[in-house]
Amino acid sequence: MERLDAIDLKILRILQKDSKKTTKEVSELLNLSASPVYERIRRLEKNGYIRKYVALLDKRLVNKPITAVCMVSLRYHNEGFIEKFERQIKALKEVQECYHMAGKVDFFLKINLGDLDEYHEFVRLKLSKIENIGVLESYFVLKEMYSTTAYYF
Amino acid sequence: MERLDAIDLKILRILQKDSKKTTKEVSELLNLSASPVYERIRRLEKNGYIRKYVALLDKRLVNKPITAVCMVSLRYHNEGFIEKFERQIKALKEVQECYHMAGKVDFFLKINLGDLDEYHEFVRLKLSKIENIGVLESYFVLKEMYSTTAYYF
DNA sequence: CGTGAAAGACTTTGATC
DNA sequence: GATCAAAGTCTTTCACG
Repeated sequence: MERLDAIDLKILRILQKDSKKTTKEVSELLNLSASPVYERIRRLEKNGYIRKYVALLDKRLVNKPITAVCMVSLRYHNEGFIEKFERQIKALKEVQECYHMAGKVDFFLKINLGDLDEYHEFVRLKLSKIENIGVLESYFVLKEMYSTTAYYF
Repeated sequence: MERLDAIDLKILRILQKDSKKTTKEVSELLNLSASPVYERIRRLEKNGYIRKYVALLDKRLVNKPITAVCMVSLRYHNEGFIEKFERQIKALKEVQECYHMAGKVDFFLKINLGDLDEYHEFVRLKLSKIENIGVLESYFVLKEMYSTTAYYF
C-alpha cells in the first residue's frame, strides 16, 4: 500500500481511540459520505494498519488488580536458549507482554494477577522452573497513572 | 453489579480478543439468542467491566517502530512533587504508559517514537526539562515477543 | 432470564459523476 | 476517488413464556 493520506490518518486516529464509532459517524466527522470511509477502513484493515479490534476491560473488575513487571536476564544467550525461553514464556497465561530488550536486562515481562499470593506462586511454580534465568527482579505497579493503546501521530 | 456468571465471563473473553464479533456471532457461540447477549453486553459496558473499544494499529506502519522503557526516580517524593510529575508526563504525547512503581524505581514510562534521533530529542528537550528527576535509565525494545491487551481468567 | 419477531439503523454494493 | 440510493444484515425493542 502506498502512503496514507490525511483522511486515512484521521480515520486511524478516531478508531484507535474508539472503534465503536460507526462508519456513518466517522464519515460525518470527516465531511464525507459513508462509502469512501467504509472502503478506506477495509483497506486499512486488509493492509495491516489496523491489526485488530478489542474490548479493554477493567482489570480490577475482572479480578486482576495486581500488575508486576519482571526484569529477566538469561544465563546463556545462544539463539536456541532465547527461542526456548520465548516458547516457555508464551505458555504462561499470566504474562500479558514480553519484550526482548537491549541493554543489561534481557527481557521485560508484564504480569497480571489477582493478589500477591498468586504472584508468589507464579514465581515459585512457573518462572523459577524456567531454566537459564540468571537474574530476576520484580517491580509492582502502585498506580497506573496513564495508559493508552493509541499512538500519537 | 452483582457477580458475573459464566456467560458474562465468556462474553468478556470473546470481546477482549475480538470486539468486532457481532452480537449475533457471540450469541451463536454461546447457544443463545441475540437479545440476552445484547443486554448482557450493554450491562457489562454500563457497569465498567468493558472500559472501551479500540482499534490496535501496527506501530511500524504508523511510523512508530521504536519502543523505549524509561525508568525514572524522583529526587524528592512529597505528594506535590509526584502530582506535578504526573501532570508533566501526561502532557508528553510520546508517552503511551506511565506507572508509579513500588521499589527502588519510582516510575516506568513506555515511549513510542519514529527513530532513535527522536528519542534523543525527546530525552534532551522534554524529559530532561522535567525538574525533580533523579535517575533516568533507558531500555529499548529489540523485539516484541508477545503482547496482548487481554486478561486471562 | 430467555425467546422470537418486528422495526429501525447501519453496512455494503453498485451505478454514476 | 466521491456520491447516492437500494438491498441486505444486524441491532434493538418489546410482548410473551
